[in-house]
Order: sequence, then structure tokens, then C-alpha cells
Amino acid sequence: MFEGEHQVNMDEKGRISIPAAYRDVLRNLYTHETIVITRDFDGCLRVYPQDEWYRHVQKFHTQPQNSPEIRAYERVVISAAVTTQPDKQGRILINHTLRKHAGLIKHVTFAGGSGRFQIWDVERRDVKLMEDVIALQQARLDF
Amino acid sequence: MFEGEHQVNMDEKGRISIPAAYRDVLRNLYTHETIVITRDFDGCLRVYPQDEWYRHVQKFHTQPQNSPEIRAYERVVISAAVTTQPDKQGRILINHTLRKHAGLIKHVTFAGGSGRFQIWDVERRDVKLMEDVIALQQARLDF
DNA sequence: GGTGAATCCCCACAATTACCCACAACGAAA
DNA sequence: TTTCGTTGTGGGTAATTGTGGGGATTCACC
Repeated sequence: MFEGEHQVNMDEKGRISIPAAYRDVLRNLYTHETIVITRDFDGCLRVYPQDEWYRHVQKFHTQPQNSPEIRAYERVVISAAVTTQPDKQGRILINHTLRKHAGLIKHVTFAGGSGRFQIWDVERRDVKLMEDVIALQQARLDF
Repeated sequence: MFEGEHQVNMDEKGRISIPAAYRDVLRNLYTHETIVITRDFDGCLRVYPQDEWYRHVQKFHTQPQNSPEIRAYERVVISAAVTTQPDKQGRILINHTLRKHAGLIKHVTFAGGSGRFQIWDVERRDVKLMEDVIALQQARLDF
């Protein structure tokens, strides 16, 4: 369970420190820090512990493989996925493709989730959140 | 497993550097760098390690050979296939037929997959991805 | 056979990346 | 407060990777 939102700065070389809290989860819950980074739909990055990624891909393959959505999912999410490990300082290097997709420049937000987390450009995230709040105010969720 | 998307530039002579990550896979997982390049449906190229290609062709031949789709597949994919090897710098030369089919000029994207990868014109790929992302945002994939 | 284009086989070099080490800021413990 | 470990950040260096180009060789075509 990756908890909370954390802001960090990407340096000139494109390296981002993974929040210590997340690294603890990786070490303790998943026994190693190998992760898989890929694109997400909302213009951010999605990060899985390697085991979770395998599970995810397996699930993906149980779907009927010839629908347009599934093919799109393969192009957007599956094919961009990169396996990597934090360096000795606990940072990961984000490659050009992913950096560009998520619009990462310097200020970055990690957003928790269960079994995975996201990496956002701070500003982009703020805009999205604003939209979300408005949408929720107008929605009539019943729980 | 060929991971991630990588952008490279094709030079005047039509040579493209295979991303180092992919070359590692070829060397380590397939023991040699011989590959087969052919056409793909989406206006890009499809590349197999030689072993995978053999497997693919074999599978093709188990199909009933007289349907129009199979004959089309043979014309588009099978007959265009070219076996080649990277040069000492890790580049491959793309012949005219294939280059034209994929609309390759200079900026090129490698897109990973399992057991094979694709080569796209960057712009063509970006357009496709944009469409895909929009489709995915509206879809309700459940996995 | 001659000619031009495409291809192959080298060498060279700039940009990027991997792998280090260092350190300021911060919080917890003494 | 002082000490100490953790965390996020910066930067140097060496190796790797991507790119450009020269020249020999092959090939297709007249």
C-alpha cells in the first residue's frame, strides 16, 4: 500500500528520488526494489512493483486480445513499460519518452495507490485535482 | 521481452541504431543478433528475433491456407520479410520497400513487445498514441 | 564492360548513462 | 543542544550508446 502524496524534484539528469515511505513498502512488502514504470492515461506515469506488474500483464492477457481498446492499451501501457531499479541513493532515471508523456520538468508529485503509484508533474496534477473536485460536486455518488 | 519505447534517428543511408536495451535482449535471450524485419498492418515495421520468426512462420503454416485473409497476410507480412544483422555499431539498414511502407524519414520510434518489437515513424506513432489515449480514457477496461 | 547506386566494413566522436562520492536539511534520540 | 542516522539533492568520471562519414565492394542496369 503506497500511502500519501509526496513532492520531490527531478534533477538535470532526469533522476527522481522515490519517497522513502514507498521504498520501505517495496523492500518490506515486495522483498526487492525492482519496479516497472509505464504510461498512464491521464498524462502521468504509473509505477508497479515488478511482481504486481507481472500480475497485471497476466490479467491483461486473459482479455480477448482483438478489441480496439485492448490493442490501444497494449500500445500505450504495455509497450512503454520499462523495468528498472533505484540507484544507491534511491533514485530512478526516467527516460525521455516517459518524461515527455508525463510532462515532467522539475516539480514532481508521487501519488499513492494500492499495489502501485503514480508520478505526476505537480502543476498538471493540480489542474486535474481541481477538475476532479468540480466533477465530484456535481456528481451524486451514493456511498 | 523488448521493453519500452525508444527514439532514434535514421541517418542519410537509412541506418537505424537498435536501442542498446533491445540488443541486450537479443544477445542474452536469443544468443545471436540475427533478426527478421517485415511489414506490419498499422503502417509500421515488425521485427522478430530469427528464432521467433521461424516460430511465427510455422504457426502461419498451420492455418488453412486458402482464405483471402491468409493469402493477404502472406503477401503483406511473409513475403516482405528480410533477415539481417546489426553492424558493428548496432545499426540495421532498412531497405527502400520497408522504409516506404512505414513512412520512415528520420525520427523513428522503437516500440517494445514480447518476442518482437516495432519500428515506427515518430509522428505516425504519436498520432496513433493520441487516438489510443483518448479511446482508453473513454473505455471502461476492467482489469 | 562501364556506370551509378546501394550496401558493407571500418574509424571517429559527441552525447548520454551508470556508477561513484559528497553534503545540506531534517528529525529522532541522547 | 549535540549527536547521529536518514533523506533528498548535486556533481564528477568513466564507459556506453547513438551518430556521422570515408572508402571498398557488390549489385543492377544500360
